[in-house]
Amino acid sequence: MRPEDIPVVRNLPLFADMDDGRFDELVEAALLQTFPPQVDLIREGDPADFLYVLVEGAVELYAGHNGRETTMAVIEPTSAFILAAVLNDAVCLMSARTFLPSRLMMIPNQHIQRCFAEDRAFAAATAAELSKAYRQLVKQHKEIKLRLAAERLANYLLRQSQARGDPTHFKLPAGKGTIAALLGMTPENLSRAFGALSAHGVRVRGGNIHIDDGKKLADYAKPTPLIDAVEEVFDRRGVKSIGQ
Amino acid sequence: MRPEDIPVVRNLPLFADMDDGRFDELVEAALLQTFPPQVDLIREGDPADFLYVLVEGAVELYAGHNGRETTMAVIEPTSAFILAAVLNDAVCLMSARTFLPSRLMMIPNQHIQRCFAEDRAFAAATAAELSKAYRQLVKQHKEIKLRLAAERLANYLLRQSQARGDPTHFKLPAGKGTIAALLGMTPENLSRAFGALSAHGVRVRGGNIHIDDGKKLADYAKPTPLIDAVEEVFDRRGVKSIGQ
DNA sequence: AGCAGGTATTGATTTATATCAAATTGGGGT
DNA sequence: ACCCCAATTTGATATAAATCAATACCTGCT
Repeated sequence: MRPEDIPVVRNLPLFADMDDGRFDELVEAALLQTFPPQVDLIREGDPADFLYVLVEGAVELYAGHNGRETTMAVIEPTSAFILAAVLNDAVCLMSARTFLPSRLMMIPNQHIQRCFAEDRAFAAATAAELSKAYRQLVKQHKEIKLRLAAERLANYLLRQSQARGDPTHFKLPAGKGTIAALLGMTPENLSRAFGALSAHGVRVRGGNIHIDDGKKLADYAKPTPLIDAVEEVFDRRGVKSIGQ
Repeated sequence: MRPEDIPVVRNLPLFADMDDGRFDELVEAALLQTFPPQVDLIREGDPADFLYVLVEGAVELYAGHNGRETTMAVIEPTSAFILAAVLNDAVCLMSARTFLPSRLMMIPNQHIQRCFAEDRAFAAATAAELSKAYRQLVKQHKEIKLRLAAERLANYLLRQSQARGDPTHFKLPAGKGTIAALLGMTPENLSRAFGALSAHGVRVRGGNIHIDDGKKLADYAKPTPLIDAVEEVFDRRGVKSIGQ
């Protein structure tokens, strides 16, 4: 439990506009815990007892059914997850596990619900967060229905190269098995997709990706903001801020 | 423009808790329009100028990219759509077209945003609506990643047979081409999937579906609430209400 | 009732992706 | 630096789904 984590959480769009007093109550009630990699935090089907805020590390959201399993999202700091389930007082639709050593703030269900009911600013921020998440998911859904596996990979690489600093070189945020599942394919198919992209200037060494020529890759990938743009959090009080 | 439509909209969870005065303002500012089938209401990429409320008829949400096109949702009365885009003051991620003669209430962007900013109850209802939509989409996304085409169809039929009155017989809410796109397959593949399901007691004549034995079909479909349950709207003031 | 045009089905084929089975690689721990 | 284990790659094959092409079927219209 580190005091230096608190301001980071405080500055998340979700909490930024709350009363000081109320935020302190949340922190008071919250658990701040550290987990090793590969720990299951949530199992789909379980009630959403806490809102989770990932402060450090990395978490995978995944889901399974009838012998199959797939990755739904890779969460990186600092961001909250399973907000919708907590608000709905419903069962989680996704499981979550750490895949790096991770520090999380866990805020009990009832406290979030009370804040939502009593704090105007928090209710507004909640709607903003949910609409961001919704639009992000619309994009993911469009991508899987409208693009082939190799195209999904190509666009994923372009998005990563934007999101991380250097557009020519970056490291995959998770193992290739996880990336494959996130993009809706098998690890074998991901390998071959990487093979296909070498013709478009993508070089891979382990988890390190090098993109020779972003323009050439984009020629193949055909990115569009309607699928590939990062969602922004709206903020009634002024300028939009870039999301997570 | 029909006065008898107003109370129906008023009773939607999204508007039910608003001030009377404020709701009247919305109605005042709104357009109530009737459209023939196959009219494009929204084109993806355009700014979200209105919140749409479908009062009668049916609307298809769809998206296209790079020569391909797919159906994202089929909207039936009474429900609102593109709420997230309107709140975010963002571009629409999906197109919309009527596919039946339809009556819609169109509420200008700025009015929704002002209500959101000024009316606590509306902000709360908005968050509820968004979290419902989000969870619904999580389920759709899980379905397409975790189930084969014929399984998706089987479960879709089971869901429809629940949602409409009679569990043994109902009518498809849209043409088979649209259903196919909604379920992420081609019309040809849908035909064959129907063929495969005849072995599990599904009989098709045109748009009419007859299910001999729901249990037998479920045996094959393996439905799970974590994908197939209808999302409920939460309501801080008491019992949950069944969604659209 | 008959006709026309779009919609749906059926069949043949190709393409995309998954699966199965080795072989290879690479990274963490000692 | 070495070893071991797990992750990844590669190859061969099977399955799922899309595409192409032709036929059959509705449905709305006259």
